Amino acid sequence: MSRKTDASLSQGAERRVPMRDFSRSLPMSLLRAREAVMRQFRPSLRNHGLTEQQWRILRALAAIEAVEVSELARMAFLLGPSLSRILRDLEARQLIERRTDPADQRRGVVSISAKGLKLMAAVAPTSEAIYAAITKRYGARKLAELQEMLAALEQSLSGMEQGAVADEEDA
Amino acid sequence: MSRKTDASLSQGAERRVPMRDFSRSLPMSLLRAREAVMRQFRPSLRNHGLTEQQWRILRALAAIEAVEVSELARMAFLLGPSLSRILRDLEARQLIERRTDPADQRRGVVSISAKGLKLMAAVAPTSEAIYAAITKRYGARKLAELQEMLAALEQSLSGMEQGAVADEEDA
DNA sequence: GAGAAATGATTAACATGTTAAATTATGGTG
DNA sequence: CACCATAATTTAACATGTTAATCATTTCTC
Repeated sequence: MSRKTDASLSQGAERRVPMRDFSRSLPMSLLRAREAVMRQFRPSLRNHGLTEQQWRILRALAAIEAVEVSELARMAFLLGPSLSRILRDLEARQLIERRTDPADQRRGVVSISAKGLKLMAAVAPTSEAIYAAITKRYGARKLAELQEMLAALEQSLSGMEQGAVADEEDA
Repeated sequence: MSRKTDASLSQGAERRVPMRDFSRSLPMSLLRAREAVMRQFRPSLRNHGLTEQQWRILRALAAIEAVEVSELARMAFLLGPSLSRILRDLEARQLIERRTDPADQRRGVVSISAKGLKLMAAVAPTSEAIYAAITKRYGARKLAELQEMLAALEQSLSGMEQGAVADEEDA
């Protein structure tokens, strides 16, 4: 690699670009909080051979008989391409089942399998226990309040069309 | 693909696994809120050829003369492997400069280049304007309160050792 | 001071995020 | 009915997330 061992960096360059304190930006706060939460769940999911996203899909499917792929994407908050790949994998592992809507052959319809339900039943207790521990630590009321504020944030931004602020391209 | 066209799914399987309403889980709330926020910034960053993570690194670097790679990872909240790849790319684009700490040849030291500062100066105004718009929409006070609650959540979870809840492996 | 243990960084391997393009199936229109 | 626009899904291509393994250097220890 091109790594100089001397100290010839651009020392003289004026270094200040006026911006908010980086570590306190909203995206960073949200990212750190989410990571702190997920760190609690990942080990258990991993023990059962599941990723966070795969688990989201199983949970979404457990609540219903069957759903179209697009609707599942919306429920699990995954983009189409990610979902496509994950469904391929989950189907190969026989955790879900898939058919085609006879009325519209473009649509795929997905449901959880008996094996998938069995896996869920194995994971759910630990997962619920972790969630309960988090709730206890943070406070149930405070947690509910946080969720409301997050939902409100989503709402606030839902109508913010992009491009409201001008911006040139780079070419 | 193995997609049955008939309707022979596992209809009889008992479908209920007792769990909280999925869409209201804390990780999902945090994910959605963060995505709603990032959706505002991504187009502008993209116009300048930057990803969210690359922008985080430049912002972290703009505040200081130079930092070690590990410290930069902590500041930008990136894992080592991600940071390694991104630094390789940013260095190739001459947006950053890199040397090796003479006192400890294991440590890499990174700083932003003049070109990197120039790019930041081009992106910052739009970025700040978007942030201001978000703040106005959601409310400055409410935003500050949200950040406090997120920080508190991090704090609450910081001492939660994993494995506090038993969990068997799958083999 | 030679060799083991530890540390900083990178690489490897696989899963997902993100945007664009391609595929296949519907539906409308002349 | 041929044609074209649209829609649902997948594939492609590249960037990052995540864990494990590797590599180089340093530090500890005898």
